[in-house]
Order: sequence, then C-alpha cells, then structure tokens
Amino acid sequence: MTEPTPATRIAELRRQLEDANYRYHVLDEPNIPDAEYDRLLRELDELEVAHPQLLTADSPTQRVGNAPSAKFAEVRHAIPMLSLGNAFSDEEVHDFVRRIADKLKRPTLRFSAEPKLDGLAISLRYENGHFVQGATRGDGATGEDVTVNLRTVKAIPLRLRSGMGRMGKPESGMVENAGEAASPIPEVLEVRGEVYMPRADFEKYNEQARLHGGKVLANPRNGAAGSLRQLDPRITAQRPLAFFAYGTGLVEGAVLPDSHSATLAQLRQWGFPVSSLSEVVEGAEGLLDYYRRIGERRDALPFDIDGVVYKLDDGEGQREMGFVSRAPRWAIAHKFPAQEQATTVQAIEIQIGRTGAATPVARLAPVQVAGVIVTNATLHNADQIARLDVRVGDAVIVRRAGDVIPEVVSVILERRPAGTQAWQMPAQCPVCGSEIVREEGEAAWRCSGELSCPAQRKEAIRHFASRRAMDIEGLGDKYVETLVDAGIVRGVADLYQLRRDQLLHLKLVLDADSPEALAGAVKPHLRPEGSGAVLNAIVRLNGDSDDWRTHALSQRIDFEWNSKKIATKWADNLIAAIDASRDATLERLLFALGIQHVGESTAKALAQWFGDLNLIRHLPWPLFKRVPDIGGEVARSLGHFFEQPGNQQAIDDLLTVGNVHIRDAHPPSGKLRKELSFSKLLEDLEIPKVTRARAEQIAASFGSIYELRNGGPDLLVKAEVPETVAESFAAWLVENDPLATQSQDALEDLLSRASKSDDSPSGPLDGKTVVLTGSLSSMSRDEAGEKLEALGAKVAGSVSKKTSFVVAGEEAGSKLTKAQELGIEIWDEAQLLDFLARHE
DNA sequence: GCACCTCGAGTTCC
DNA sequence: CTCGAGGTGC
Repeated sequence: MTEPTPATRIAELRRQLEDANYRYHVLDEPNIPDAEYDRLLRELDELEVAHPQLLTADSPTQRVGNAPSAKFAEVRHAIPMLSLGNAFSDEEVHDFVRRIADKLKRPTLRFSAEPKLDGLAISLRYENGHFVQGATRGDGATGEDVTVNLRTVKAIPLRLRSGMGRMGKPESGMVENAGEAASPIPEVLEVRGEVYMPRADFEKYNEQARLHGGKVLANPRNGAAGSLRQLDPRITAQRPLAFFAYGTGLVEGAVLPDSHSATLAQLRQWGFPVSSLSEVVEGAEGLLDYYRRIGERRDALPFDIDGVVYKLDDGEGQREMGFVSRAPRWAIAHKFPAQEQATTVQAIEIQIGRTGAATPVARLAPVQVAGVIVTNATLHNADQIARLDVRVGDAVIVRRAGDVIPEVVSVILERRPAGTQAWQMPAQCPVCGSEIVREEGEAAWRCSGELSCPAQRKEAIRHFASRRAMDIEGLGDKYVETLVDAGIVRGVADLYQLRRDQLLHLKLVLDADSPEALAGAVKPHLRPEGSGAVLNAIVRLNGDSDDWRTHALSQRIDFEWNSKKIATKWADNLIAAIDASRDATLERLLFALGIQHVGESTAKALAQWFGDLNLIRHLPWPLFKRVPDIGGEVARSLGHFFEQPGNQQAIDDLLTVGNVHIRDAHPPSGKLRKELSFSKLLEDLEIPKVTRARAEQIAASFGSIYELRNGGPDLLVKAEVPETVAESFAAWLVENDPLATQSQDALEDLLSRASKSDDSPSGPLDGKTVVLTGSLSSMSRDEAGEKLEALGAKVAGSVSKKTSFVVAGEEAGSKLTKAQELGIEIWDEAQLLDFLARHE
C-alpha cells in the first residue's frame, strides 16, 4: 500500500471526523472513543498547517473559532422565523384541533409532535451543501449573525451529507423515514432549530467553573443563549452546546417532501440531529397522549423542555390554515405547568405597601424552581394563608406561576413538624406599631399608620419617583430608605430641596460596610467639623453616637471630603434628574401623589377633564363622579386625600418651595360642562333632603349655586322650597365651610371657564380601543401607546370583545392568544409603523 | 342584581 | 402576571 497524498489523507480524515460527529450527535451511537477523535483531529490540523492551500472553511478543525469580532452583524431572515401560539390546558388543545378540523373539513388530522426544547432558536443557511451563515431568531424578521459561534457547535454539520453514504442502521425511532434514495442537495437550504445545553454538560461545566473560580451559568437555557452571544468564538467553543433541527426556511433548487415528518427525516439524512422523540399522532387524543407520555419522561430527559409542539403534518393543510400575525394557525406549543419544588417555610413576614396593605410573604429555604433560586414567595393575604394553612416550619410546594412569580401551592401536611401554630396576622404594624385593621368586606389588612408609618412613607416616595410617575432616575430603593431613615426626606416635597453635599455624605454611609474598610481610610487627626444635620442624621441612623461606625464615618467623611475622593457622579445625576422632574404633566403629578384608587388611567382622565390642579384639589368630591369611570369609591378617595391638610400642604410645598411646574394646565373639558348642569350639580353635592326633584326645582329658580350661598336659606324659602330643606341646605353650607370657601372658587372657575373650551380634536383612531402586547423593536410599548393616543385611540391594558385591534410584537403572550380566540384584528409591528407613517 | 370590562396594586428575580 | 374590586350596562 502506497503512502496517501496529503490531499487524500485530509479528505479521509475529514470524512472520518464528520462521520464520528454524525454518529455521536445525530445517531447517538459513538463509533470511536473521544481520545481517538482528538488524535484524528490533531493529525488533520497538522496536515492543514503544513498544506495551507488545502484548508477549507468547513473543515472540522475550523470549529475551534477565530479571534473575537467587534459586534454581530444583522441578518435578515429570507423567511421570517415564526412564533407559536400557546396552549396550557387540554381544552385549548381540543380547541386548536377543532379550529383546524372545521376549516379543513376533515374528520381526522395527522400531527407531527415533538418536544419543545428550552434553548435558543436559530436559523442555519447552507449554499450548495456548505454551511455559510447562522443567525439567532432575533425579532423573527432580523437576527444576529453568529456564524463563527455556530461553527463551534459540533452537532451542526458544516457540510450536508449527500444521502449516499452509510446511514447507519434504520432508525428504531419514531421519525418516518424518507427512504434511502439519494436526495439532491438544494442550492439554498435554511434549517431552523434549537441550540441547547444538555443538562449533564451544564452541570459539568458549572462544576469546573466553580472549581476554577469562573462564571457559573444560571441555567442551561441562559447558558446556551449566553454562549452564542459571545464575541469571542473561542469561548463558545468551550461551551457544551448541542442542536436539534425542527424545520426549514427558504429552500431553493430542490423540493422538500410535503409533510413535516418527512421533512424531519430528510434533515436527518442530510446530517442534522433531529429529536428521536418526534412522532406522528392522530387527533386531539393522540396529541394529549403524546403530551402525557413526554411529561412523564420530562425529568429523565437529558435536556430541559418546557412543553411540546404540535404541527399539522401535511403541507397542503398548513398552507390552507395560514397565519395569524406571525404565528401559524397550524401549529401550537402545549406548555407544561410551571415546575414545582418542595422547600420549607423559615418565616412568614409581612410587608407594608404604599397603601398600607399588609402582605404576608414566606421566607423560604432557597430552592431552585424552573431555573432560578427562589427564596421569597407571596402569600397574597391572610385568607390565602388560612386556606392553605401555611405555618412557619412547614414543608411546602412552591411553583413559579406563569413561569415568573413564585407562589406557595400547598402544604405537605405529612411533613409538618410537631408544635407548629396556625399563623395569625399580627395586631400591630411591624414597622411603626400602629394597629393593623381590616376594612369591612375587604380581603386586605392595612396598617393604620398612614404617612406616619415609615414603610408607607418610603413606598409613597418610591412611587412618586418611579418611572411612570415623576420619573426621577437614580433614586433607588436603598437611597429612599436611607434618606427617610435619616430624617432628611419626610415627604415628597423634601426631594426638591436635597443638596449635593447631603447626598455625598449619604453615599458614604451606604458604601461603608465593614470596620476595616472604614478604618483604612480614616486619618486620626481629621476631626469632623460642620457636617451639621447630616452627621446628626448618621448618628441617628446608627442609633448610638459611641458606635465605632459613627466615629469612623465622621472622620472618613471629612477626610474624603477634603481630599475630594468622593464619587460625585451619582449625586450630580440625581440632582439633575430631580431638577428635570420639576417640569411635569398634570397627569403624572396626579398619579405620583399616590391617591388610593387613582392609577395612571384615572389620573389621565382627571387631567383631561379638569385640566387644572387647583380645580381638582379644591373640588367638592362628589363632582368627581361626573367623570366617566369614576364612581363613588374613587371620588370618595379623592375627597379623603384632598381633605387632609397635610396633603394640601405637601402640594403647596411641591408647587412653591419645590418649584414644580405643571406643563399642561388647561381649561376644563367642554364635555364636563355639559355634564354639570346646575341641577345635576346640586344632586351630586349630596346635601341632605335635596332630592333629585328638589334639585331640579331649585335649579329652575336660580342661576347658580352662589346665588344661593350668598343669599342664604331665605332665598330658598321664597322660591317655595320647604323650610326643612332650606335649613338642611344652610346647615350643609356651614358644615362644609372651611372647604366651601375654596370650593366656591374652584366651582366658579370650572363653570365659567369650561363652557369656553372646545373639545378633543378628532383623529383617525377616534373611538378605537387598542391593546399593545409583546415587545416592539423600533420603539417601546409606551412610545407606541403615546403615538396611538395622539391619533385618538384609547390604549387599554387587556383584550376583550370591545377591543378594536391588537398590536402584537415579539413574544406576545396570553393577550395575543385571547385576541386570536375572539377573532380580533391583529397588527404586527410593520402594520403599525406603516399606519403611523401614513397618519403623521 | 348580575355579568363583564377595566383598572389598581402587589410581587420575584436578574 | 394575577387577583381583587370598582364601574357600568343590561
């Protein structure tokens, strides 16, 4: 036998290595040991180095990767990568099948069912059989070019197998075989699939990472996604990534079989790993049976899955069903219920919210649920605890509801330790000691301390500064906490008087966390001087002026202050953000005040109808009911808020001392004026004995309420109003006097100005109700909402049959599903942009 | 008085 | 995202 030429040896080595890869990743039947594989790879590498002219991009040696690229290029998918509708119950699967059966008028339906891997969807492009480009799914239309990283994934073939070579023994698996005939290699082939990290490899990787102090991956899914987004492919090459193909995109120069199962078989022939769990089943019963069988095997599978996917198998049926938005009507993802775990309750604490609501929270022994460590879980309210009978020390089942928020599902009673006691809502607020009370008929218990409770005050300030309210960036929870504890900020108006030096001192307090850290920076001869109120605050904060911290801090402050070593950027930014928030819209300010039952939507309505804070803050509260969607409860709450002198003072402080300016004050809406006829107004004021009929009678005789106010009861009697009613009226005026003086101005203002203003300008979306869901790539949902509102639309938060249309972005969830069920028009981002462009 | 929309409020983790 | 409850129309 003669020595082979380098070219033939290289070809032979590549064939062997590719074959080994194929057997390992696709057939799951390794034919050579890892060491042998490495030896062949090394030999090939040496030959290629010696004969660089023979090196090709698709050689197995090229998987290791090259130097980092600066950034990923964008790749436009020739055919968009779809998203899938979701089903969570048997019922929804039946609906899905029924919809198809009805439309196609077929009694039996064949589906291809496969597990839904928890990884990262990608698209691979092959030209004349060579892997040329790979991209992430991105927004479905455009993804990122991660070709160099995908090259390092050994389960992804760099060249298609022609279909002529040895295919191994026929699969005992469930994929329908397309036959052994040679299939022509398409000129262009896009393969869609999922890159994932096998569980065992993920564990092994993390074990090594921990050993070497490297970065530990959070879960296999994040591991896969993070690995593909590495700028340096050499890092990706070290990550244990795998791949399964589940479909195709653009195909040119060849015709694929016209069923999903046969397409999968074809992909397998070309050398792609295809899940051997794929199966063709019939009807809803077949799907549910498949779902159940996979569910039973879920924990034993070598990879994470979050459900199964059903696709109508035949291409003709798929084409007839078509698409809704970007989701096919012929496929659906059937999700498994949120993963559950057992753990123990270490404590049940209560949190006090902005409104004083006392919410019990379970502190749990840390446990991993669906990929994240959970330590807290809400128990919603006392009723929920009573229903579950959760006790401290109990073993409980925790679930991440909707895969996000952890909740306690049930108690494992068999494991309840002896001597536990039923949990009870404490009688006093753990923060301020005020009584915790329950309103008649309400589920929530509340701390009665109102703004004297530090917890509520902090929450109120946090809310005030939050993004959707006054949007003071940089004022995080921790700073609010410390500012309030130190007594520097008592109410929201104090924010507007914060000084830079106060903030700098504060930051030192927060950053100092160990005696050593402080001591190192302290120069003994530097004594605190002139730090005044802030130092006092620190002393108070530490509770003890002899405390080491207080001494060390005061020294360090001066030292750092004098040597100008304090990081000032945060303080400067915060001051600037506070300054910027001085220019506010009425709507945001109203929302920021944190009035109970007044959220964004109600704040907006109030701003639009009344237009002026002075009017709103002095209005007799029953009049608020004239605004659509405001009823007795909300009106009363507004009244209660504005009746508190403290609140009025806070508003004054904001406007005068704080110099907050309302940008969009305007006269009241004309529509409001129509609502407020004199008789309706009288009725609204809820004056005892002034009934509807009486109100009409009075209104007929007088021009305005002020005529009455100033004329007194005699006037009423002259107008043939019974004396008892007149007396009641007079008594009401006296009773409401402190408020009435201001209310008179407010009312007068309202009545005199409202009639002059005209009403909302009309737009192309007048009267339409729009719901936004999912994420848009060209703008945020908020921005899109503003633009739609500018055109006259009402942007709602949930879908109902009143919804005019739904704008569905990426990863749209239940709202899209609901819109589909209700048959509501669905726009994708392109349609929205097009519409906005045409109506600017 | 009931059913159905909406909105408000609270919540976890990275 | 979910739950509870307010508002409104029937």
